[in-house]
Amino acid sequence: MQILEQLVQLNSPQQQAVKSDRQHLLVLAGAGSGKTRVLTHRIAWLVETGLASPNGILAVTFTNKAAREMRQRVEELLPFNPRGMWIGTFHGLAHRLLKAHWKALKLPEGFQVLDSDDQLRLVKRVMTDIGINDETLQPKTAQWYINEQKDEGRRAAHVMESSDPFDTTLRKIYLAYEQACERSGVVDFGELLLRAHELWLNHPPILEHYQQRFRYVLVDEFQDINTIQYAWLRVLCGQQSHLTVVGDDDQSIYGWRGAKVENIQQFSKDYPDTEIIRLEQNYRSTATILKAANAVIDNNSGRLGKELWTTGEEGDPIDVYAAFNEIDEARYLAEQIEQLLEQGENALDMAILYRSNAQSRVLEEALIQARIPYRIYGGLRFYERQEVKNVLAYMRLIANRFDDAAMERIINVPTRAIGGKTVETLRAIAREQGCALWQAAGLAVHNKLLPGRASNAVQAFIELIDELNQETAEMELHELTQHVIDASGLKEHHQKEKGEKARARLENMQELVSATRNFNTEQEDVVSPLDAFLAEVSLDAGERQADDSKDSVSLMTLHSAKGLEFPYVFIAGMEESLFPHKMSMDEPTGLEEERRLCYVGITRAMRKLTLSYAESRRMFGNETFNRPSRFIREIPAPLLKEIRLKSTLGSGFSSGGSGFKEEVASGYGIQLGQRVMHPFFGEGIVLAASGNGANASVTVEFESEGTKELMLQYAKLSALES
DNA sequence: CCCCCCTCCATTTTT
DNA sequence: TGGAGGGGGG
Repeated sequence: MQILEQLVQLNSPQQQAVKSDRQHLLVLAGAGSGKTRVLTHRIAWLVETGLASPNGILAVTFTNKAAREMRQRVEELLPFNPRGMWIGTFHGLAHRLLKAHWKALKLPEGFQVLDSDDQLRLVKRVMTDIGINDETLQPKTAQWYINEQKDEGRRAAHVMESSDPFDTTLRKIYLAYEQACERSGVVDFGELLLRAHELWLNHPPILEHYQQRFRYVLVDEFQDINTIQYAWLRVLCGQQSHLTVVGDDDQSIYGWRGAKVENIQQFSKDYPDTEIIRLEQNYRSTATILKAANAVIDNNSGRLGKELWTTGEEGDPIDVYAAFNEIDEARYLAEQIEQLLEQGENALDMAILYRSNAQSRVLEEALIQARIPYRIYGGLRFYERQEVKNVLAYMRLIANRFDDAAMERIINVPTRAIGGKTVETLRAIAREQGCALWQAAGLAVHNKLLPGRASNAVQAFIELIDELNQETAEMELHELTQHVIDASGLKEHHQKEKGEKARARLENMQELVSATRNFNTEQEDVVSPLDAFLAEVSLDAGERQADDSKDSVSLMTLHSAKGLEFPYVFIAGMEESLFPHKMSMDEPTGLEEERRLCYVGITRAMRKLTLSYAESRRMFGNETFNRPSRFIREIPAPLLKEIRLKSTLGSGFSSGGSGFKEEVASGYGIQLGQRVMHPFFGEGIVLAASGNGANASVTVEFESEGTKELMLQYAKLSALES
């Protein structure tokens, strides 16, 4: 068997995991320990030994990219092309289920998926509809709340009544939003999961069918799974199925968006027969880098426990550069990269990682100046671009006339004299009648509820969409797309604009046509290619990276670096308040997640890791002085090599504190970095200053009270000897 | 209806 | 500091 030859290349715990016949298997896979390898080999093993038919396998991942990779690698391992395996994301699989069982779920057959941008628009609209225009409650907050509830498996009706007026309002919005989605026949991301779960709970025969079918269920990145996803898995697997989960509690960095690391611990409680296998041998990094990673993560509590090791070499020490400010930091990194390039290294092997996107600007400037090609991960994705979304909105409206989000988006794009006033009238009608905007528009025209000009414009819009629908009925998907672009006026609209941006917009619309041309409509269970394409687009917004194909250095946040590896990794901005970020460092759970993020960052490096921090950094226009990140201090000193320019003042991270000697505001006797005493808050250290004269204020980090901003004029601060 | 100016705000991101 | 969104003016 082909798979047996492959298995020889795996180490012993990896083989054990691949071949385990225990019903419940938990693989704790450290960074770079061959996690995906184990998962794909296990699937191939199950299929080739006949333990499972491809039909009986369901594998779940978190991202589309991971799903594609998994499928491809499994196919490469097998001597034949397996058919019938379900490999996909939670949302993708849920969508597939809803498509198959729309009737049982009382969904319209051609229901559409709402992405977060559309969702926010709908939330905004719902809020105006039910008359909530409280400035203290932003639509974003309401959207966050709705998603949080759905992630926890709660519908509006299930949310507990609360005496808190804020909660009551949010609940009201959630309820109205649910109704709006229902009217429009749209489903958001959380709804996909919620409905898929309800499908199991409310339709035992359907559940039984899938339970019979999927005897082997495998889950990747288990530490990122949220409540509803775990619940869905548990019901599906019931008493009979084999469930393999692979994850790393130390790499859980998405707690803030609902992921529950606790599920890893919960798993072996829920299934007491669970076999736990640890993958600790690392094939990626030098021993030095692994020691640093182990030392940092060791500061977290409640870990399941793992220690990475390697048979490889010690490698270079970790460089720590103490920059004077963020510009100096960027300059140094560019210089180091330049040197590596001169030594013949490839730019593709290098990455600069940072905590927040705002840091990228200074880095970019330095790279441009040094003429180093780079690419930034994290911009807009293809299907998120305005011009592309506009075309898609026309297509969505053709597919489903009740899609309010789509209609709102394009009713006046390009401008056709349907202004805010008119749209508001249509909304009011829709609200009164409890119908979709489309029907409201029809009513308004028919019953002459609008002023003449507006009425004509609305009627023209209705006719436009109906015409587009008729004209494209027999067309191939890509012809339809092209026709929509030409006939909707979008093409003309963007042609009239001038500048580089407008040209890019036109190109992107053409790119969309190419995408539809290449779209595979030959898949199983495709009823309408248009519906299928729209669903695919909502569920996978495309690559995040810039299209530049030259060899270039990668710039990205630590979060986006998860799952990647580079021989040379630079982590910039290793400062308290930035990393760990000040928004997360007060709570132990927040701080521990930051630490895991640091662990993720360190373990991206294969050959050489460089950390840098700036003693002074301009943030939001203010000069701030942060101490070097505690994470640097958590790395054993012998692993580090401190680099510091002769001209730089200060005593370095090892002894804490730096030599700031700038008078903040004359007359107060307060300097940056100075220890001060406050009558209520006690002792603290001055971190930043802003304003002058009567407006002068300082940011002080107190030992017990955290960080506070104080007006010098009022705060009774006294300077202490340091 | 569009454009400009002012104000406000400021992790991390997938589906 | 800079980007986004809202409001007001042309």
